[in-house]
Amino acid sequence: MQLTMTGEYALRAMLYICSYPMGTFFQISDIAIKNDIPDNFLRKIIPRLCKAGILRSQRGTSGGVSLLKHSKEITPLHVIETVEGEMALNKCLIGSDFCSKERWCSVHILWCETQQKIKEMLSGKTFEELAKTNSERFLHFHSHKQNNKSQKKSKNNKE
Amino acid sequence: MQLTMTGEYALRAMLYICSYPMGTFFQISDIAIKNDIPDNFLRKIIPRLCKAGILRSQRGTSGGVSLLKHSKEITPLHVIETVEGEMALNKCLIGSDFCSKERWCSVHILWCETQQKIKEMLSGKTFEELAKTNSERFLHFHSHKQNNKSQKKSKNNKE
DNA sequence: ATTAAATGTGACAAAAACACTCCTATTTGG
DNA sequence: CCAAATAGGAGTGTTTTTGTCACATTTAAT
Repeated sequence: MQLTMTGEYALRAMLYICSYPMGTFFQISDIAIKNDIPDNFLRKIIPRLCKAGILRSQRGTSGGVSLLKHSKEITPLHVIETVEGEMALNKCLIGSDFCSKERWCSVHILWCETQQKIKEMLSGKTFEELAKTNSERFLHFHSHKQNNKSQKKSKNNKE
Repeated sequence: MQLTMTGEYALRAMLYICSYPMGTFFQISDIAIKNDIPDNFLRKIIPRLCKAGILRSQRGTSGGVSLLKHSKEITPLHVIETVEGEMALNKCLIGSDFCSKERWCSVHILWCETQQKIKEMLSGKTFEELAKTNSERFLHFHSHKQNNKSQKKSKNNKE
């Protein structure tokens, strides 16, 4: 009944990325270090976010990743389901043959309603809002890294 | 992000038990067969419900289990947390050192709110209601077994 | 062209969780 | 004492999780 580390890391990475201006490029190893994520593991997660159109990646020297979709259009649910697959509270909600028709029951209905509510809540805030709230509270926290980043931004911000 | 089979089986068993009058005794093997639960597995789950005061068990010949708490006082959340431990959507909600204070973040708050909502929903209906709804829809389903049960009930209903 | 620096990806592996099974108590009515 | 029921610890095979590693690919700069 828990998010896996894959989802957790994806959320951390997205919150980090979204706390900088759109267009800023990041190296995966930088994201990993700043957010306590195993570098090699993050390298398996980021490409999924790229394929989903959330991030864009650039290979080669001075490459990296940056936001493709605007943070106001990205929600936690979106990120979680991108990296972990569709969320399902109970196996019988996946649509398999786990639940026989005979056992379609009142508890099943409760699961459906609960799951629906969760999805609403996890898609009720955008990363723009989340990142804003976060940086308002901790604007001192990454402040010294902003300089590095703006320098890098000017180098890579070519489109 | 899913209920385990332990929780699923516990819910099935409770829904089954609560669809009969309070005081009715059931053998574990009977519950297992009627609800597609591996017998040996259910034997590891039932004792937890007994220790939590939800069920009562009777050893020895013509023993079994029956409701101890009234079904109107039992909720799905109660059953799930009894057999699976406290529900936590994210490791950082367990209270461990998973989440550093520095990373207390806006996503964390969203987790808290979502988890709270889930708990509200899963404790918003009692098994009395759930069993009633269920039997109204499928009162034909276990009807032929009611006879067996009432026979057994008269034998064991000694308190 | 070469090279260095970045991401992409498939294979592999250790560890943990899950979903049981098995065996041996222990209790209880007859 | 025996048969029938639950109690519970130990063990086991499978799957999932959480990575690691090696190698391939792409790209900018020299």
